[in-house]
Amino acid sequence: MEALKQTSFPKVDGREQRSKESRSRILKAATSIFAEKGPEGARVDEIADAAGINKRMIYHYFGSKENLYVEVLRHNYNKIYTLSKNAIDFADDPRVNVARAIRAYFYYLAENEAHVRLTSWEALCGGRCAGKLFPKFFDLIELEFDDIIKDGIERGFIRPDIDIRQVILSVHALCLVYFTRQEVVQSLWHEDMFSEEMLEACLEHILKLVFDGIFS
Amino acid sequence: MEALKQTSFPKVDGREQRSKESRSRILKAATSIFAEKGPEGARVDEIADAAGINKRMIYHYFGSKENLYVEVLRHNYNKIYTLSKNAIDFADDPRVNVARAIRAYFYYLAENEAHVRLTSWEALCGGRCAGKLFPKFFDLIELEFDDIIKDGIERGFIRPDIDIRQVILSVHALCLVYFTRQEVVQSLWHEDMFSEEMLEACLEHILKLVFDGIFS
Amino acid sequence: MEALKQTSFPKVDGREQRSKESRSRILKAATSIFAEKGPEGARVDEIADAAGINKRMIYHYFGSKENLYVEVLRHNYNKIYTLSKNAIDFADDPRVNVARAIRAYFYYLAENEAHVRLTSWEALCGGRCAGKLFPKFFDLIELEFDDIIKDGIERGFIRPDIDIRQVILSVHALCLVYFTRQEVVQSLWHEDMFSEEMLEACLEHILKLVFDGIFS
Amino acid sequence: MEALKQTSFPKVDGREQRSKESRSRILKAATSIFAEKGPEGARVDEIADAAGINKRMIYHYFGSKENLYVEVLRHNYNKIYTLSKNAIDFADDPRVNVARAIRAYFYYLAENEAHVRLTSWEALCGGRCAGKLFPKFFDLIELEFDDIIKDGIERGFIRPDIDIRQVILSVHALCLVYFTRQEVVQSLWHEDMFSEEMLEACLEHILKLVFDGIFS
DNA sequence: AATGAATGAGCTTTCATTCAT
DNA sequence: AATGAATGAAAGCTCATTCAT
Repeated sequence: MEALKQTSFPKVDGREQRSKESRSRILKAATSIFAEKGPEGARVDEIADAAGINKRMIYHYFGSKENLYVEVLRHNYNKIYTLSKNAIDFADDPRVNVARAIRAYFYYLAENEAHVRLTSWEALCGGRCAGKLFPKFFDLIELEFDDIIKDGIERGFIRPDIDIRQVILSVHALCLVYFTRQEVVQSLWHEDMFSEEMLEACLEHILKLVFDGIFS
Repeated sequence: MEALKQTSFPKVDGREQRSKESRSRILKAATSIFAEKGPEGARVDEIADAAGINKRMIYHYFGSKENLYVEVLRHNYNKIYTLSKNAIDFADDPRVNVARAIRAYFYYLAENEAHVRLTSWEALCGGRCAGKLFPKFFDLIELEFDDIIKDGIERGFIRPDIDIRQVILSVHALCLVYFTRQEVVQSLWHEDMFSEEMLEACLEHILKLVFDGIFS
Repeated sequence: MEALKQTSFPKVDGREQRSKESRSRILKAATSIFAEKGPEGARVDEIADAAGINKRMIYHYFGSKENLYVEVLRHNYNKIYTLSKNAIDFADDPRVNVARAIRAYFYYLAENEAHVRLTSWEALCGGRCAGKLFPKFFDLIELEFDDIIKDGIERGFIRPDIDIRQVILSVHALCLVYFTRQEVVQSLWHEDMFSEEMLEACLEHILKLVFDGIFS
Repeated sequence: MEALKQTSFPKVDGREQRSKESRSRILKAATSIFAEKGPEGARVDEIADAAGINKRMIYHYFGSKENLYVEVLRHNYNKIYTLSKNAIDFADDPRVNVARAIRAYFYYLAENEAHVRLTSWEALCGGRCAGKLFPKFFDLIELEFDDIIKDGIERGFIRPDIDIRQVILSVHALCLVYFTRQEVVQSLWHEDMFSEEMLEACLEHILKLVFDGIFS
C-alpha cells in the first residue's frame, strides 16, 4: 500500500503541477498584455501565444476574457495589499515613517509598471472591478497613516490643520505621475528618467515637497 | 441668369456652411466619445450616430478613424495651448502669479473632463500623437514659469535649489489626480467631490502644499 | 422640379429595391437551409453563401441568427395562415367542404417541404417561437371547422358525439405523416411516394378513413 | 500465487462489473440528452457530466459522439422491436387484436418520451441510422397485421379494399401526433393532456376512427 | 455633399477529440 | 480502467472601411 501511494501520488502531483503552471503562465502573460494594451486592446490569441498554450485553455481556466482580466486585477491588487499590510515597521520619528512609506510606494511603482498601467486602465474604464471587488488598498493606507500623522501632530511635528486623505492622495499623485505621464516627463526632461540617480532625485523632490509642506 | 446666380450663390454658401457645421458636429461628437471610451473603445458608428450624420461623412472629412482621433487631440491641445498663451497676466508678487496659474489649471481640468480623459488615453496608449505632433503645452508652461520662478528666487521668496520642471510636474500631478483617480478619491472621501466647496478645499490644499514647500 | 423628381426617385427606388431584394434573398436561403438542417445545424456562412451576399448583411438586416430564424418562421406561418384565411369557399354539402379542406392541406404539405420541416424542428426544439409569437393557424382552423361540423351534425350527416379538436388533430396527423416519417413510409412501400398517383391514393385513404369514421 | 489469484479474480470481476456499469450509465445519460437536444444539440461534455464519468470514457467505450448516438438509437429500436415481437397474444376477434395493438403502441409512446423524440430527430436528420441499420420495426408490424387483417377480411369484418400499409401508417400517425405536436395539441386544448382520463379519451377517439373506418 | 448597402478581416468563444499519465 | 489537460477547426458576431448612387 505504501508503495502504491508512492507511485500514484507523483502522477497526480505532476498533473496538478503542470496544470497550475499553465494557469500561472496564462496569468503572467495576461498581466503583461492587459497592462500594455488594456482590457479592450488585449487579444486573447496574443495572450495565448505569449503564454505558449492553446487559446482554448484560457477558457478552460478562466471562462472568458473578461474573467481573466478580473483575475489579473485581483492578483495585482492582492500583491500590493499584502505587501503594504506586512511591510511597514514603525520607527519613533514620524518623519522617518512617512519617508519610508513614500519611498516604498515610489519604488514599488517604479518597479511594477504592470501595476501602474493596470490601475490606470481601470481608472479610465470606470473601475468596473477594482475598487469594488478587491481589498481597498487606500483604506488600509489611511488606517496606517492615521496613526503616523496623529502621532506627528501630538508631538508638534505636523501641522494640525492637515487632512490625512489629502496627504495620501497628494503622495499618490506625486509618485505616480513619473510613471503614468511619460509624455510630460519627456517633454520637460530629455534624458532617461529611469536611471538610479534620476529616480532618487525625483523621490528627493517629492519628500522635500511633502515635508516642508506638512511639517511645520 | 442673374436671378439664378442670386439664388444659387446663397446655396453654395449654405453648402459650405452646412459642410463646416457637419465637420464640427462630427468633431464634437468624436471628442466626447473618444474621451469616454478611448481610441480603441470608440466606434465609428457610434460617433456618426451621435453627430447625427452618415458614417460615410466621417471618411469624407477625416479619412479614417485614426485621423479623426488625431484631429480631436489636436483640437483639444490647441485649446489649452491658446488659452494658456494668452490668459496669464503677471502681477508683481510671484506668489500671486503661481497661485493664479495653478488655480487656472485646476479649474480648467475640473471643467474639461474630455481634456483630462483624452490626455489619459494618450498617456496609456503611448502618446502616439500628443507630445510629438502638437504644440508642446508643457514647454510653454516651462518658459512662463521660468520667469516667475527666477524672479521669485532673485527676490528671495523661492528656494534657490528648486528644479522648475519638478515643480511643474508636481503641480500637474496634484491637480490631475482628483479627476483621473476617482476610485481612489471615492475610496477616501465618501461624498461628492465636485461641489464648489470641495473643489476649493482641494485647490487650497494644493496651494498650501506647493507654497510651503517651494517658498522658504 | 418634375424632371428632378423623376430622376431622383428612381435612384432611391433602385437602392430600396436592391435592399429589399437582398433581404428577401437572405430570407429565402435561410428558409431552405433552416428547413433542411434545423436552427442548430444551419450555419450562418452557409446561408450567406446560398443567398449570395456577405455574411455581415445577415446581421445588418436581421441582427442575429436566432432572429433570422424567427423571421423565417414568421414568414412561414403567415403564409399558411393567410392562405387558409382566404381560400376556403363553402359548398352546401359538408362532405365536400371537409374533403376540400383536407385536400388543400394535404397538397399544401406535399408542395411545401420547408413548411413541414420548419414546424417539425419547432415541435422538437420546444416551440420557442411558434405557437406563441405567431398567428395561431389551428385556432383559425378550429373556428372554420366548427361551422362545417356543426352544420353537418344538424343535418344528420356527422356523428353528434364528435370532438372537433380531435378531428382536426387527426387530419393533421394523417396528412403530415407521409412527409415527416419517410423512413416509415419507405420501409412499408419501396416505391416513390411523390408520384401524382401515389399522392392521390394516400389522400383517398385519408378521406375514406375520416369520412367513414366521422360520418354516420 | 494461489492466494493472489483468489484475490485478483474478484478484482477483475469488479472491474468488468464497473466497466459495464459505466457503459450503461453513459448510454442512459446519452439517451435522455440526445432525446432532449438531438444529435446536433447534445454536447459530449453534458453527457459525460450527466453520466458522472470522465468524458474520455465515452471515447473509450463508443469511439465517437456519432457512434454513441448510433448505439443509443440501436438500443431504443431493439427495445420496441423485442417488446412487440413477444407481447402480442392473439384473440379470436380481429377487432380485439387490432385494438390491443393500437392501445399497446399508444401507451408505449405515452410512456417513452425518449423513443418519440429520438425517432423524431432521426426523421428530421435524414434517418442516417434508423431504418437502415436497425431491425425494421414496421416490417414486423406489417407481418403481424397482415395476418390479423386478412383474417378480418375473410370473415367479412374488414373492408376488402383496404391497404394494410396505409392502416399501419395511419395508426402510427394518429398515436404519435399527441406526443410530437404538443404546440398544436396545446393550441386546441388548453388543459393537461397527460392525465389518465385524457389519454384514454384520445385512445378512444383513435379506435373509433380506425374501427368505423376500416370495419364495414 | 450625402447616403446606405456592402465587404473582408479578425475577434471571442465553442466543440469534438486526443495526449500523457 | 480512468483521468484531466491540451488541441485545432470552425462557429457566431463585430468593425473599420469602400462602393454605387
